[in-house]
Amino acid sequence: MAVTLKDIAEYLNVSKMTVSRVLNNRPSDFITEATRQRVWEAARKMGYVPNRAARALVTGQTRQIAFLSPSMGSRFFQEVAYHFHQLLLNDQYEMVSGELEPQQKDSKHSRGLANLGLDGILVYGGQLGSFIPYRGPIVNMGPHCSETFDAVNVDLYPASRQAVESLLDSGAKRVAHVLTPGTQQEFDDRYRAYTHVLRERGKKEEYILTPDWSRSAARETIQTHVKKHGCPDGLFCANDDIAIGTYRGLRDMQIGVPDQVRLIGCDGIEDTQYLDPPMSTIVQPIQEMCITAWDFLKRRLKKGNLPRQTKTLEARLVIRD
Amino acid sequence: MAVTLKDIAEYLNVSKMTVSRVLNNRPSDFITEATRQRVWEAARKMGYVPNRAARALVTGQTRQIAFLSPSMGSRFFQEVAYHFHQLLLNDQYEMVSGELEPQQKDSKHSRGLANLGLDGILVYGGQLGSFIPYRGPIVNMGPHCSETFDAVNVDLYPASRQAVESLLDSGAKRVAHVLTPGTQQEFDDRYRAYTHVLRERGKKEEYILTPDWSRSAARETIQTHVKKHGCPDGLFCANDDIAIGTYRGLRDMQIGVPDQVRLIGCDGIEDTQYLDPPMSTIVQPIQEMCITAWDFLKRRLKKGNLPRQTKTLEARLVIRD
DNA sequence: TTGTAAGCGTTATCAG
DNA sequence: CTGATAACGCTTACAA
Repeated sequence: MAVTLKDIAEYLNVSKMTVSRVLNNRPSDFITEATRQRVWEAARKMGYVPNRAARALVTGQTRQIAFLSPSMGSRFFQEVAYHFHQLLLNDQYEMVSGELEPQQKDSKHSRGLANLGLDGILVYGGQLGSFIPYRGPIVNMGPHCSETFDAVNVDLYPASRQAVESLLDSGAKRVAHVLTPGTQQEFDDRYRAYTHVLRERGKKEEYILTPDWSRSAARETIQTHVKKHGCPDGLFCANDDIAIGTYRGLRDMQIGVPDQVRLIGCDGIEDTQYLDPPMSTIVQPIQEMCITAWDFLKRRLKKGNLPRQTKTLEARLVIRD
Repeated sequence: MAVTLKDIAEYLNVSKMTVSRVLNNRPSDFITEATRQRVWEAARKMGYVPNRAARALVTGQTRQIAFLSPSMGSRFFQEVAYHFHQLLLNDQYEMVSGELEPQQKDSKHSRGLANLGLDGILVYGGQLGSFIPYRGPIVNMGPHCSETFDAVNVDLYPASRQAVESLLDSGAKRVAHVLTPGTQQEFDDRYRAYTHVLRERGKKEEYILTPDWSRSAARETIQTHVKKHGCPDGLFCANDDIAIGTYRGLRDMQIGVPDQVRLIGCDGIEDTQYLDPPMSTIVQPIQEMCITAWDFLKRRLKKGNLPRQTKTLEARLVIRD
């Protein structure tokens, strides 16, 4: 069916190797200009496309990198994925996307990974790396990264403290934390910062739990909560999707944001800038994180026995209202 | 380095084939329960992972599907990608994402495609299929699909007409169309509908052109336009990202939406529901489109010489303010 | 029920 | 500068 090196070779009465050499165009291979021309011409005319599987089999490289995150439905991870996509394409790599939750060790999603022919993995989500059945290079990103892999940490603690303090300082009497309960709550920078600040100031903690990370869930949850317990005047949300859902839920009830309730999100997704008024949030250095992570991975791809590479980036609070 | 079938075979004193048979677990292969156990056990213990390249080389299948769109930075395409991602994973396929613009025939992005070892391609963007240097099955989606490939068309014309008519009917005297100029403007349902309705009603057309599809560009463009030419009281935007950027630009100038300017977008991305007030838009049947497209592709994967499959879906106007 | 042999399309290696 | 040959790890087809 498809045209192979052999086809071209036979057509031109040369060996497969000659064709391979011309097409791969390496500086170390010397070919007569005449045959070079003939081969290129024939390849073009016959519509030759290299077979990646065959190449991968012999070289051991696929030029594919996976980007894994807890959920590709989250706007934040989509933005991260987009940045990686650009970076990878620039270096002639392809991106394969996947989801991976700690609970789903044996789910379809992570099971697929075992089969993956990948040159490396970029994974967002602290400690998530440990669940990947993969022996190649892995770079972990996010808060509280794995301690075995290369890692680009993002420290959300200082900005989270500032966020909560800012709510209190601007006069809020009742500041709640809206979050989706997870397994590693006690390690979560945002959760810890919220708890610490409230205790330090002798305030009562108030947690509003959404069933999942979706906007719609947050929208419903806040309304139920307000009906039952009245409305806090400051809300620190665990991420921007939750913040946006909460915002909408409050507006559904004719509650003014930010005049009656001040709201702060986390992650810094583009959407926060386009709300009216723009939403305050903790902006993660997405671009820097992606560039660094890809850099780490590329280095390790070149030289496997490098010492562990790590870097910690700071997120910053951006107040917009 | 990695464990192969041969390693397991030698360890157990059986042939590679026996191991392969056990691991592939096909109903047509009969294996003694004893050896089956031994093989599974050894494979698990030795950490066997099948080499996809080798398998792909012999079977001719990679179990990878590409999703291509004009821009992975657009929220709409990210939503489409997300839906496909779920569908593909469910069927044990992986998704590779790529961008493809008609102008960039020879860019890095599309060049990469020529090398792709893919079982099939899902591509959003009318006529975009024609630019893909790929011989395998392709399903095209969106308005004005290719006429050679399987296609899931989305008809935006009726809803676009309704949108423009709704703006005029609600009293707008000056309705403009905000868009990014492209090559196929005259085939664009939204553009055509806008033009037709305005001419029919004897109104003057007004086009506001953004330099690209980003929100930030729309935000700046609308402000410049309003300063120069005053403000229309109705805006039909070519997509939701542009609508959202425009919304923000108007709010920057203290212009009320929807009281001073009514705004209608297109695509139906999630964000439109979370603005205040929620934004009117033309909702595309994303999920149905994805399911249908993947269905078409799966069918063709099974049987290559099927007659051309097509379906046309309707978008619907959703007025929210 | 299990084994043997061949080959998928490339690239690496060494010889000419 | 070019060619022959042997892998790479797996599956298909056929034999035992």
